Amino acid sequence: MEEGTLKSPSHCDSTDYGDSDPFQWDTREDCEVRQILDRVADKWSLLVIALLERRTLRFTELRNEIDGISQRMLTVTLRQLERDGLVERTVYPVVPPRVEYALTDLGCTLHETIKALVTWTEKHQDEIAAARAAYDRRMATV
Amino acid sequence: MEEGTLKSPSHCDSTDYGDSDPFQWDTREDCEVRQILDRVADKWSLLVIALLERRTLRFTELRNEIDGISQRMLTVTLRQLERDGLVERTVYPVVPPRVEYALTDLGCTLHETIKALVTWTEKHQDEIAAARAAYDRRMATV
DNA sequence: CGGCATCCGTGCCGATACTG
DNA sequence: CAGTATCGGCACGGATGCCG
Repeated sequence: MEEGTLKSPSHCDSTDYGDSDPFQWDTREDCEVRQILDRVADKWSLLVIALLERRTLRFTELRNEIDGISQRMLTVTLRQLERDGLVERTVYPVVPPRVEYALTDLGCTLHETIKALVTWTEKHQDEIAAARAAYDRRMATV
Repeated sequence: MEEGTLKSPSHCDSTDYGDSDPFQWDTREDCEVRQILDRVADKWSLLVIALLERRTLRFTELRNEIDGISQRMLTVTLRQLERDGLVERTVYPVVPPRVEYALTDLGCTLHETIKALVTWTEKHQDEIAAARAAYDRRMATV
């Protein structure tokens, strides 16, 4: 799953990056990458994509799975993801209505990346908790 | 406060998510992973971490690099990242003041993941743009 | 230069009611 | 069941002013 990610051997403090820097990117607000990142990095989007990877889900199933999301936000999030071509919406013309959501192929590729993010979070949550505790202690002693 | 967060009785704290279900995680709001994800997925945090990977930067350098960020939000973002142990803040007692920000080791590991996210976005931005155009066209015809 | 405090507008988001 | 429509609170974030 983890495609041999480009390791950072020592370039954390390296200042010698050329124009070929794989991470030299446009930071302007109107940059399309930033627009998409804002969408992708959305908290609800992350959760929806994560859940849909496991299997196709109906609207209420998603709402029940995601604690704290309102019907409105789930609808909005799903519409955005559908518009971006990450999620496919299928309506079955039955009574009562049945609507299923599934990841598209594009959504599946994104899920690989998101999974890495979640995995990182799970792996390092203890370090972050410790860092927060240490920080709060430092601030308190002042 | 800093006491170990209430662990979920079920599967949340299980680090063995790799085999049977690679993406079965706790979606409850009080789940620590979700809290951290919200922070990590923040749009400004992403940009700051991305820029700091290249080299250490001063406050104003960051502000100039990140188009559209206000001084307030840069300060808030940097404080959060510092508190989470992802960014290190160094103050040089000179006049005028000089403050430098750098990624910690933990921050470097996160950057690997973020880079994957940005790379994905760059790689698929055309597909997303096409999907959006198609979606908008469908909606317009109705 | 690199903050922090304060004020205040905007828009996000939840709650509610209604439809097919 | 799966939405849309509408309203309103409040938190997020911008602008400004002051300080070490």
